[in-house]
Amino acid sequence: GSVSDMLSRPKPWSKLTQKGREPFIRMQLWLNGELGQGVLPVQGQQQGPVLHSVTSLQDPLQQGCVSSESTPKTSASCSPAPESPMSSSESVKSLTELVQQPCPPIEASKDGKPPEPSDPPASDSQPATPLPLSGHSALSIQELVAMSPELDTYGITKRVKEVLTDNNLGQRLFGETILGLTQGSVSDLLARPKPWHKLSLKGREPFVRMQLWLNDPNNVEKLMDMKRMEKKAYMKRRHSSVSDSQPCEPPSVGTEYSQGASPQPQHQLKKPRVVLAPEEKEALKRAYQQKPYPSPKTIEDLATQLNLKTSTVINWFHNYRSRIRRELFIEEIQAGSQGQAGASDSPSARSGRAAPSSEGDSCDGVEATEGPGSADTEEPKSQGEVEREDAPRPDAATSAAAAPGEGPAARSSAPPPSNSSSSSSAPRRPSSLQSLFGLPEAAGARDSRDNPLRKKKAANLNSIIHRLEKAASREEPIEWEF
DNA sequence: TTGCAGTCAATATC
DNA sequence: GATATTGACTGCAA
Repeated sequence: GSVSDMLSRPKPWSKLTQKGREPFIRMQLWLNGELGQGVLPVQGQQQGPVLHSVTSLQDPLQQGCVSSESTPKTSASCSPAPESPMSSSESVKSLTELVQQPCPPIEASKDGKPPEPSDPPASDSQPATPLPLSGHSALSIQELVAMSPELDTYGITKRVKEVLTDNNLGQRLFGETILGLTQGSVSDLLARPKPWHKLSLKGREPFVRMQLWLNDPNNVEKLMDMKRMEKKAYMKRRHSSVSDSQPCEPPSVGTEYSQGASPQPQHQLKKPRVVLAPEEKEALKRAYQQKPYPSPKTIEDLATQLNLKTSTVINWFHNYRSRIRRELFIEEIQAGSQGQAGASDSPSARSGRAAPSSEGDSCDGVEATEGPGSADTEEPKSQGEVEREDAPRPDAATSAAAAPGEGPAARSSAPPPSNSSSSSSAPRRPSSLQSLFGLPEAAGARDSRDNPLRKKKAANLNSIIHRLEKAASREEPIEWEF
């Protein structure tokens, strides 16, 4: 009965408890041929039976931490063939613990650390030692991710940042060697981690890697080594290029990949990066506040008015929505960590896609009432932009109810944007910009009024109600999970 | 088709 | 030089 139920109505991963996930992990392992059959397909190597495949996954982690784990592990791996549910689950469990615990490592390992992306990060001279691919390939990390328990992404990034800064290690190096990501991505990730339950499998990967790295007793040394080697390689190259009288040779720091080929011809192919002018951004923001999900027509209009490509406008809206959403996440986390727990799973966020429903009403209402002066209006402004636009936000819950809807939305096609209004608001731009991307200042302002969590919850409720109403009016049967 | 997640990589800022 | 920002792109899902 349970099986039938599970097969016909599987819950999304994010809704499952640890225990609830276990059957799916089993299924996945089974699908991979790792359960029930003897041999692990990908990892190949020695390890025969399934159980071993699972336990072998632990190795990279294990080395980083836990001595106590060694017992279960060995015991598990001792029982060769029997891939009884018992043992299998046991290993899954211990794996889980391993990823979870930032335990103080015991002994250095040689290989299995930071599972390395398959690309050769550092330059030519790969150190014979550190990071790279332990025997565990990408699949392994994916399995790890799949089996990983909920990780505290915020905490992880916090610790990573600490370690990096304490040891004067750069994001670029860390990203390229440990995460397989570029500097920009790392920066973004560290500054705005999403809560675990919001992440896709792929999105969780860097966090698992970070956790593994944190667990690695030699993490810092290894990175330092890398740094040294990079420097060496760089110096070497520089010298040789100088003596070669090759004037150009860009100082492509250690990482050879940075400029794969000829820099010259590429220049021509590259299309210049679009940089939106402040007024344009301002106009787009205004448009967004009126309609977070503009119709193609609106987009067209906007593009024409601003003299931008429609694709640029589309991209801008996508990026803006998604970035605002992320701001929201951290706020939730921060609010949650300040006191209440469980905030991270708020429905608003949970409902995923920044509910189109939240659009018009929430932000517009506020924007509409926004007046330049009074303390009342001023505050909602800076905060409002951040919080409200995307998902129904706290204040929106109150103000939006009254003002929302038609007003602004109706006017959407004629975004006050372009010139007139944008210029008038120009002086205020800095603050709104800052608040938009969650700069501390904005947070401060918010704090003064505080109880964000409460507000958010109110907003969530408001959003749910609103969406229900919408759904009702549409007569579309919609399933809601609260 | 549309929206989103995740990323890259150019550019801005510190 | 390191880090932050942000426009664009890819791949996936509904």
